[in-house]
Amino acid sequence: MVQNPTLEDVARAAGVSRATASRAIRGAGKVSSAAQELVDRAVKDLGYVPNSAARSLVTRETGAVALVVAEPDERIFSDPFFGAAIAGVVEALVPTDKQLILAMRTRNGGDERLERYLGNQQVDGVVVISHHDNDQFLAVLRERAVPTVLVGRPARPDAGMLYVDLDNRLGGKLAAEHLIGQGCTRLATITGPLDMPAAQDRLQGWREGLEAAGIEEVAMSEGDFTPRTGRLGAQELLATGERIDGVFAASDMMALTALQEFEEHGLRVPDDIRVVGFDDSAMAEDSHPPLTTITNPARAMTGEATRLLLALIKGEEVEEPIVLTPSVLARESSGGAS
Amino acid sequence: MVQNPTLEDVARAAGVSRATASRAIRGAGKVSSAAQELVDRAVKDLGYVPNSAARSLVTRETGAVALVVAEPDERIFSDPFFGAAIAGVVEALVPTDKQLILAMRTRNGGDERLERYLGNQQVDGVVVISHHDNDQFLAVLRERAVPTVLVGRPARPDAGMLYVDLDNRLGGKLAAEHLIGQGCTRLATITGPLDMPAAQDRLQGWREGLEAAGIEEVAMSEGDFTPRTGRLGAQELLATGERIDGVFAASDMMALTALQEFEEHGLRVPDDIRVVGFDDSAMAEDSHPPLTTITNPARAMTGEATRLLLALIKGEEVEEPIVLTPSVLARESSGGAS
DNA sequence: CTGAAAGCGCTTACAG
DNA sequence: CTGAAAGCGCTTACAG
Repeated sequence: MVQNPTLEDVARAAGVSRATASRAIRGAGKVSSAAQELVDRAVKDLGYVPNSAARSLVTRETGAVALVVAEPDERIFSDPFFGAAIAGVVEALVPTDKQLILAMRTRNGGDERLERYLGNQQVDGVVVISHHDNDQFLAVLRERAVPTVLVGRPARPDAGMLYVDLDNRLGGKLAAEHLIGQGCTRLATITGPLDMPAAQDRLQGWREGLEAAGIEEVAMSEGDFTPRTGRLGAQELLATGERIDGVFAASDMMALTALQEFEEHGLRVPDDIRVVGFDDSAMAEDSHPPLTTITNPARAMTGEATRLLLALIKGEEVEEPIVLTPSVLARESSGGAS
Repeated sequence: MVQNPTLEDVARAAGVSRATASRAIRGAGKVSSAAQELVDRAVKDLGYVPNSAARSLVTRETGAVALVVAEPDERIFSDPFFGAAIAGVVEALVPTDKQLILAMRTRNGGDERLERYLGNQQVDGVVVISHHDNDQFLAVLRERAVPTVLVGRPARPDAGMLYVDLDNRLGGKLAAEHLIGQGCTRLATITGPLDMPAAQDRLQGWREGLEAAGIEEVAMSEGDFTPRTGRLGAQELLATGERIDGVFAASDMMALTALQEFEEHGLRVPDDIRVVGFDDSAMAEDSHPPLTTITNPARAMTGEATRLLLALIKGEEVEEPIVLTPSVLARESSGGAS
């Protein structure tokens, strides 16, 4: 095995032409079962694997799909949401024979290189985890007609791109309704970064929920989904001096540190103050008290996005965005568990 | 821009041959500055990007490096260590023009496909995050002479592969020494999964630390690095009925839930029981009380591993494994902070 | 169902 | 320093 065997070798070993060998290998029909068998055996004997560069050169397909993390900050990698997102893509790609290329935006305007790369048929399609406003970036993909699916709605709807999203607005609303249902009347929230659609939508839904119940928001603090801003947010809420008996934090990471901060200040959760998070993360389940949270199926979303992309690549017409529905996981932190 | 421009187009626009255009584009010297300028302008005007499949076909280089997560369980994606690991690879690849291919082992014996893929020059090299015993897998890479660097020492040393690791044994020892230095004498540990070298090494170092101080281990519980087993481990330790005044958990995720469990049982941290984690995760810093932890520079490690791999690919001889040194980050959970 | 032949877009000796 | 030419390993009309 000094040299990797080529199609030529397989054809010779099987006693057929390269064309027939190629057809047999690709399962492209029109091959007698005798020839098929011969080729199969030769492939096996030789341990043949097609050279994907050569194939790619003629088919114009790369056999690769990119997951673009449209976020220059590498801290995103410590976000459990992100890990689940990757898992979803990986999983959806398993039956496909396509490889996953992970690309990130870089801080120093290195976007050009990424744009060139993606725009130049180096991948068959791309899934973008779109966190912020980055229309220039998406514009390139659209202009070059690169099959693209977004996870999370784009910041500007006119982008006209296919996306998969969670109904974050409903999620926020559910959080409000749940807390109100638990008897809370003095409500506050710690939001995500408000330049992100997901954070905006959760806040909007939350406020709609309050409004529907005729309740006024006592206070709000803007965070960035990280543990640190959960703690800071809690401090900010406490510093208002207002009485607060229910808090919705737009991520579990924030909810968890906020919860600790409240307890540190002598408030009992859920007796004095009820807390609801967002994401259904592993930490939420194992915290003390266990954290009530809104489901955010990152994995299912990116899985769906990837399947959509695959359909797009095949040329199937898919027009409708997919919007998944969140639900409340009631646990002790909101007094919601049995 | 109906069609992507080819080298042919560039050559024609610049009024030179394809060979010269190719040399100019690759910066392969031996090009007059006049020709260079002409080609540069043509490339720019046409928005030319080389077709990597064509290039790859002749150079035998793919321009891609694979990060293999040798772990069939997708829960690994929720481990912050893993996110940092990805960030390290991404970062090291930025100046390289190489793409990152993320590959995972799958549960249902799909390893063959991955092995075939990696063994067949579809990537220039691979970084393996090696968590468990999986020698068959590594064997294929070695047999096929695929440039490979492991993150974490291999389970069997005879694998003879290059690796980057943390001195986990020292890490465990530091944890022991730190707790003993804080006056603890009744010590217990919650370990990682003991089929993993990292967990084995931490435990070994921990016990060496105890031994050196003439202290006997009061109890031990085997976990798997996840929050759930931290809580369970704490319960197990408490259930022994032994008095315990210091606990080393081999991951922050476990330490954090263990800490909560202790407090839930009326023990004050650090007054009654001191806790040390491992990983230097974001949650550790923001927990209450802040968690003392052992540094585990996942990002630096995978960055180093990637740079090693790059050198290997270039044919530079690199023989020595790299072993990074951990340190103690003393915080309040062990009474170690000011 | 099968094979001979062209061609995908590049790089690289080889002459000059 | 430059160009003509061969060739990387495949797929795909086109005939038969």
